[in-house]
Amino acid sequence: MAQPGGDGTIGAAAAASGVSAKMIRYYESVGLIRPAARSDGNYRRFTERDIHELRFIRRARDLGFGLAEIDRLLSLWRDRTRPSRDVKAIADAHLAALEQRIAELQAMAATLRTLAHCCAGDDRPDCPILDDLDRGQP
Amino acid sequence: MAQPGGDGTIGAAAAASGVSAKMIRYYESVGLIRPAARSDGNYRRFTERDIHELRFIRRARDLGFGLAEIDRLLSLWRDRTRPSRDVKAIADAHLAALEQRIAELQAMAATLRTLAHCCAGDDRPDCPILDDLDRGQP
DNA sequence: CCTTGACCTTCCCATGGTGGGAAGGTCCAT
DNA sequence: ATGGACCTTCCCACCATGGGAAGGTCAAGG
Repeated sequence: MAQPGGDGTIGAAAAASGVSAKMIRYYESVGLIRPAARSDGNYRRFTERDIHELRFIRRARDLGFGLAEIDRLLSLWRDRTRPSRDVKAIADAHLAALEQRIAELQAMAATLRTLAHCCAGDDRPDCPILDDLDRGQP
Repeated sequence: MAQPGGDGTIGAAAAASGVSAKMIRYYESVGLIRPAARSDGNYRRFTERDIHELRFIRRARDLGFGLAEIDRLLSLWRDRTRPSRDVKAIADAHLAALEQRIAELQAMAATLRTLAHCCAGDDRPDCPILDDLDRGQP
């Protein structure tokens, strides 16, 4: 079978790129990707190039980039005269955001771990978790 | 001033609890809190008890609990015959979710760190970050 | 007493990505 | 020609939050 790209339908592009058909249409609707070509029956037709781009988007999503960031990354990707500085700036900013989010979640987890550790978890009602939520950490 | 609770309006409750007026109305609309009493002029009136509950919610949100979880925590909080086991189960499940999310974000951050580290970040177009998104990690 | 301004009310809209599903059209194999 | 797998568009929902419009209430000060 013509593996890569399949028959060029959205379903084949979805399978080949790892981006759901639903999301491909959404990306098109918000202008992240160019409107796909259409067949006689008004079906979207995806080329290898399109699928390559979708894979790019998929990987960027997997790294946690938002669609706005991906839009800029795609522009830079297509621009052979880009300064890598610009790419790095986007990556660094995203990395900083990730690290901040991680720190926040870790703070929550640490608190929760402490409280849960002190909770007997038995039939009795006394519970440091509820106590903390009730009174704030005293 | 009558510090705690202020004049009982939603603004005072918001200031006293750290939950925005907007969110208080929202919590009421989705049934997380009981509909507040109303004054002659149809203003919501918040008691100390209400504000206490809002603070509980605020702290639970700060620990990353979702509204559905908070709903269950509130029920347990109000139930003096609760088994602390039930509270702990909710906390443990949430902790596991937090830890999983942290691991995911850390994986993203690690990949991104490696790529960004290898990127010159200068005028030249060559960029391992785009290369990775283009080809997958080769 | 009446104005002013701060606050309240409800209602709608947007965010960000994702999925679900309905109603209808296309395409291919039997 | 029929059935089923796929496509199309369109609307709805999620979760928690904020913005803002249009209109009502209340208290202080002139």
